[in-house]
Amino acid sequence: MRTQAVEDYLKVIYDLSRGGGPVTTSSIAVRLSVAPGTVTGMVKKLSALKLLSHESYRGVMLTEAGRRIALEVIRHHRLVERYLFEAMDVPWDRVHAEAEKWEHVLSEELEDRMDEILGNPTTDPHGSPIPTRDLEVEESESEALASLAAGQRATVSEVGDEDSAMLRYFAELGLFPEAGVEVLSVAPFNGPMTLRVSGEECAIGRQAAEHVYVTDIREGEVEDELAP
Amino acid sequence: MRTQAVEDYLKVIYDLSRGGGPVTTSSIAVRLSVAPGTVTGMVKKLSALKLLSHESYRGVMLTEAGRRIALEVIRHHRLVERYLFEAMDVPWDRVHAEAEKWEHVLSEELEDRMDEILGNPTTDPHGSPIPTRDLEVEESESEALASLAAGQRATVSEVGDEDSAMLRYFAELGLFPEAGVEVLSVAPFNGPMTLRVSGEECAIGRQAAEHVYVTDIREGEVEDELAP
DNA sequence: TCAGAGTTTTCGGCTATCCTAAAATCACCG
DNA sequence: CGGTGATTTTAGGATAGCCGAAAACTCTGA
Repeated sequence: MRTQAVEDYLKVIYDLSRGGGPVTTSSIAVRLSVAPGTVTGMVKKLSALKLLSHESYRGVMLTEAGRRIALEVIRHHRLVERYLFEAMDVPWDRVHAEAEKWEHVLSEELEDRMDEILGNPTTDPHGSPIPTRDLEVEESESEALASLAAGQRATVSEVGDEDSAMLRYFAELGLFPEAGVEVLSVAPFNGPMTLRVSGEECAIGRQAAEHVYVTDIREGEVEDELAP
Repeated sequence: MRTQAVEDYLKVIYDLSRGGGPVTTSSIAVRLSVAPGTVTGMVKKLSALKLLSHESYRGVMLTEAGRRIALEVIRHHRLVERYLFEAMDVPWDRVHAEAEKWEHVLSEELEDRMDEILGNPTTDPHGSPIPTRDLEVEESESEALASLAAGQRATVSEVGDEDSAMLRYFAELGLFPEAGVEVLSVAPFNGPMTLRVSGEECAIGRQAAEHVYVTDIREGEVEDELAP
């Protein structure tokens, strides 16, 4: 009763519900690359297993039991990512895809072993927090980079890890966790932003900027510089 | 068309056919803990895929294509075993079970990475040879320990890794690859053998001794010692 | 308020893998 | 040669996931 499919569904539902509010079946379908009807079927099953509650035509919400399983899987995933990156030197943009497969076969014992070898890390290579053994996570108070205004500075806390091409792009720009960014300008009509990242100037589209999260936002001195 | 089940079937068929001659469906069924009829069905499928040939009521034999897949899976399995044992300190008797799950999710890229980290090992922790990247293996010229006679000495080359309780037993006796053994006596009617392993004397049943393979068999001096 | 448009569910069907039980075949022995 | 026990295959059915298309529902805008 805890197949790979079940784990995958719970994981993406957890992820999608981080935005708050119920999760639609279509959003799940998109994330899992599955037909909408398939999701309805699986949701019924998970509901029967009391892993989530489902209001027809409304959406879905994890129960505590479902949340626990989701967090277990996420812990596996992020620990494996960290392990691959740190202990095996797998490139930043590939660890996600590998971890996606490993997360389902990792025994608790080996999980502990990895945790120990890595010295109980708290984040994965993309900056996402690794749930503790007793499944506590503190979701960070981060904003999307896309939501910053010109003149603001911040620190990258996390980057979305689903798209490896995008990750390569972020790496090229120097946008990884801990990096400082300064927003130099923001074009209107959802246009590109220009940034200063570790000395270098660069431009980034709004869509990509949605997948970079920042904390520690503060006003810069750019406005003063621009004043005559 | 290359599901985990397919890989598992090919792997055990390869393993069973090492003894020479065709492989019966029932032996496959036993190894995979599956009903006999299930095996017939899968065998038909693999036969259609030209991964093996099947003569009804006679048995099954891998084709070259089937053998290649089997060897890929076995390479994965044994490399993972070595990695778990050496790089992650997983106990000897547990690596098999973990590897059994990992072998199906290991990418070629990560396989290479492990191979490199380990320095291109040639055997797994139980002494079985790891096929090379281009899938060459030299099956060793080993005999079962059970087939030795009193007075013979030999070197352990390999131990069967399926049963972890048996592996713990072997470890206790000191029977692991490279160890020297001397057969002190062999009881008749398939009775126990007494051995000297690294100085210590011990007894072992014939059934267990079937799962220990030895090479470099030579006559000892025990007979002289026994003479008046 | 009610007609699309868009979303969600239902329905029939497909594949992969497994099972049990009955039928077919084989192998051996008197 | 034929019967009997063991092995193997066939047959009918189950479950888990998936799909496409039709039906049901919701939401929004005039």
